[in-house]
Amino acid sequence: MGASDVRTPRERYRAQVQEEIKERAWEQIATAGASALSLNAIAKRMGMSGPALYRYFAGRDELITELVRDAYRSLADAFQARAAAGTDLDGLAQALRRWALDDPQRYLLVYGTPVPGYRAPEDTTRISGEIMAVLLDACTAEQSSAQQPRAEQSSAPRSPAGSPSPSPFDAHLAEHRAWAGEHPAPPSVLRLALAVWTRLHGVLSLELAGHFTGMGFDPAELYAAETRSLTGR
Amino acid sequence: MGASDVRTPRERYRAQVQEEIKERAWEQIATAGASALSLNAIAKRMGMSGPALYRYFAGRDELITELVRDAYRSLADAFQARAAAGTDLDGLAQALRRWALDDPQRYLLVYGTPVPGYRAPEDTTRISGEIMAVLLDACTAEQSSAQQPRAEQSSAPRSPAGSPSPSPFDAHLAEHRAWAGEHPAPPSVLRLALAVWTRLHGVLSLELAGHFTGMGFDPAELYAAETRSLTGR
DNA sequence: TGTACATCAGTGAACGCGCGTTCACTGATGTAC
DNA sequence: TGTACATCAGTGAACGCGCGTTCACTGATGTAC
Repeated sequence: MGASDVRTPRERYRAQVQEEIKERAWEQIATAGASALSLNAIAKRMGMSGPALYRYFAGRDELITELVRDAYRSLADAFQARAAAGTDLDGLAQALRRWALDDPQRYLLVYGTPVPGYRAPEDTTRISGEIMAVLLDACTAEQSSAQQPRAEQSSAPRSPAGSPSPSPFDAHLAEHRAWAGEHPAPPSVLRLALAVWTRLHGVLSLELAGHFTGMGFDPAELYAAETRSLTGR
Repeated sequence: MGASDVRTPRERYRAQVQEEIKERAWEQIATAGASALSLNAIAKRMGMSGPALYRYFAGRDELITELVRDAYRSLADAFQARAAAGTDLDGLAQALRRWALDDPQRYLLVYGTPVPGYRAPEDTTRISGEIMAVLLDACTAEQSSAQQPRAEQSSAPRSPAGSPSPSPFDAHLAEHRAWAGEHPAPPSVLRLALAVWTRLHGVLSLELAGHFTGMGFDPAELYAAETRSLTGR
């Protein structure tokens, strides 16, 4: 409520239609991929004529931009919600996987092969900064907890998580940490965050692209194993 | 030579044109992505009329199929060539990265977001089996060498490479190893191979998709760091 | 070596399709007096 | 409460475009006698 109470019926209707356009757009992306997104096809599915959509979006590119923005926002929200319930890396990894499987094309629109002629809007970098901040928090917590006695329980090696054994890459990151923004994480945490990102994406993207189908093993188990390689638990 | 000497001039010409069509197709994929591949556009660039291409390919789908097949074949060749010069995992990782950067769209056509309506031909599974076999060989060699004294030199932890410390995932792989074919690799090696594949792909695909641009660090350093996490060196 | 025939690469016209986008318009919904 | 006007969602026709694909045809190249 609040601001939405002030909206006139017309404004509410407008927002509603705009939302339905996006929903149909996602449906279409889910079946034919992002590059096949067509305003006319969306309009037809809504029982409207093509030009009607121009009341809501300046054109195809603006619609895609909006979808990309929403996708980023959605992931940032999911991350922040999970972080509020505890900043453990394991929980975050599970939240990511759930978010990805919940709508594979949404994940691929953000992290998959880029749409040919399309350029991401600027403010997505701000949102992806939020996502990175949550990840860095979790990595910081993970690393400090990994130095506690509990970590000695198993012979399982714990890197790049665990104790910050200095790596050659750390020196590089110490001098190229602009992407971490104001976050005070040390290089070993930055390194862990990048490993989390790339390893989980590696499993997820291959799974979503169908590269594991027919191989027999359970992708969820592989994902769990890779998560373990990061948390050392 | 050999078989090519028997070819009539017409056959040689035919093969030559067919090759040029593919080259133009790759050029087009490189600029606009695989889903924008157009027979007419290729023909125009070759100074031919559209229908002429139907003398060489039954249609758009067959052309894409051929490109996918060639891409797989090319990677398998690169892997086998590298393996012939030594089966070290590190060299294989470098070969993969070189192959990917050499033509990003070729990598993405194989391992990126799948082309919407397209289904890969059957024989690609055979070729990807060859690729996996080379990887499994390298992982086998890596793991046995990691058990040698040399591995003790540094405090760097070596998992999932290094000594086959049994993981929960190993039990799963022991029962789902059909994808490894006849290869006699133990579960710990299978696990290492999957980690190699997914970790390197994680870095490469995000790099090729441009997700590291503007972050400041050097993707090659990250790639090297992830390779180290696998070889434990 | 020369002629008759077969092969086959490539053309141009045509089909039907869907696309993004513009434009002038109708008609319903809201607002001001 | 009723009338005059402004706002704005949606339509239908139209523009130009490129796509994949088919078809009947031309003309050059190769083959058989």
